[in-house]
Amino acid sequence: MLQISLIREQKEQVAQALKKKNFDAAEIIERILEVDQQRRITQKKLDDTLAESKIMAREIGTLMKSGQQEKANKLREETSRGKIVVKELQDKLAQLESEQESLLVLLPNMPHDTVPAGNTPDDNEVVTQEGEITELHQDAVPHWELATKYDIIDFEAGTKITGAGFPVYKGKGAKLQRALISFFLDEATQAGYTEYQPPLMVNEASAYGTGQLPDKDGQMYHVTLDNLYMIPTAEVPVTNLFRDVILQENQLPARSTAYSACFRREAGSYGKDVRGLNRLHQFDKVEIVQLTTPEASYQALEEMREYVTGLLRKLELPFRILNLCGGDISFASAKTYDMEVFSAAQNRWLEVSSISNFETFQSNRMKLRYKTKEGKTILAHTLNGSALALPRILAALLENNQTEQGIKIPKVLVPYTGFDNIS
RNA sequence: GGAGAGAUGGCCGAGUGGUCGAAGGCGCACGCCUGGAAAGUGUGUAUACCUCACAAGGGUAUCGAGGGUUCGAAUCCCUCUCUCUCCGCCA
Repeated sequence: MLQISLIREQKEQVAQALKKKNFDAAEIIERILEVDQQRRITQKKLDDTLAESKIMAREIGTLMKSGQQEKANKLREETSRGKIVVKELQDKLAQLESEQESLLVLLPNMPHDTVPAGNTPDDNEVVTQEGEITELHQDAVPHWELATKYDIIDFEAGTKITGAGFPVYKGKGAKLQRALISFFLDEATQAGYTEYQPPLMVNEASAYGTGQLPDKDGQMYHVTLDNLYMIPTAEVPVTNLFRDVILQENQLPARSTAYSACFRREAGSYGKDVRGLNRLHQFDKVEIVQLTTPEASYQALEEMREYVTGLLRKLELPFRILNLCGGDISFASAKTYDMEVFSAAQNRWLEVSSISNFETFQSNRMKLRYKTKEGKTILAHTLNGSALALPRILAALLENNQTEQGIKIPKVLVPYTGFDNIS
């Protein structure tokens, strides 16, 4: 959610910036400013009225004590009339506040200057590409066939016990999953991230805090009986740890990491996009989150990108990094890098991480602030990224590393798996 | 799930209708004291919104949340949430 002060002071710049996201904000901004104006007038009126009746109430108290019953009663009548006005103003104020808020949440975050213009994924800027595009032997097959061949993932069993998009990992497949999780968490911890193990369900306030609600509630699994939401990413519980928190500047940057299962309903996809591990309703992911100052946040974004780059190198996967264009960047993000690995048998790039700087877009809604050295309380910047999402990493590992003798496990993982080959 | 107790500022803790944003203590910050430190001592120490120059100053709200009674509520009433204790159930 953008700050109202920003819209008040720089409405032209805001509208201009949002154009990059193909968002025509002019009308909404005008409405927001109108409501804001009304809100402030009403607030002032209410405050003045309350101040008045407060003074009178005190007077009544004094009069009663000194036994001037009649005078007190007279004043009392007067204040009772004021109460109706107060009630009206309070209702009006509440209504204006909620109206302002509901308009404010319609505006997406402003993209950073370095976000390329463009509307479609084709306009994303390829920042770097690294690693050899794997040449596969003739009988190479996509990962879903390898999964069956080596009996390491059972898609059908998952369908039987739950439904499509809930695979069952088995034997070395299961072990490899566990190895990846441990590897990612160890790396993150070494890089200074504090490990958390968060709840997999969150309440409404948390889902709202990171922006899944109100717009995207259809994308989450909702346990209606208890009104809890299955998390679509660990970002939700981890970032919400800091909801309504005021940190000290010396606690920044705060780096957090968490492994979690992630749950996504993701209705409306089909074909090659959802084949095998490409898109699932439940998957595993290690997430990294940073909270930092406005001055440091873009440096933090680069640092996180470097960090994830390091992981992909260690896993010996060919990858590329995209600087997402204005049209492809998410609603809440000011700048996003997507990390994609090349999955050789499918001959396509798979997104395995998305690293974003949200600036104050999340923290404003969450009231996540810090106290500067000068003693001023201001909103922190929040960033997060996957490090990494497992299924597509697994898909690429299986496909790229397949040989006639079996699937080769990257060296860094061997200490975790206890085997260097799946055959 | 049943019974009971409770929720006050960063923490502890007073406050049961009147000037209480809230005593006192601890913690923290700054100053004095000191050769330096401890002790001592002084001052300060919430958040949001409005006014305003995002200053100073001022106003309003906030004592778990929401509603109500009252001229006036941290204090009374109702609803909800959460915490603790005991019992039950249980990995």
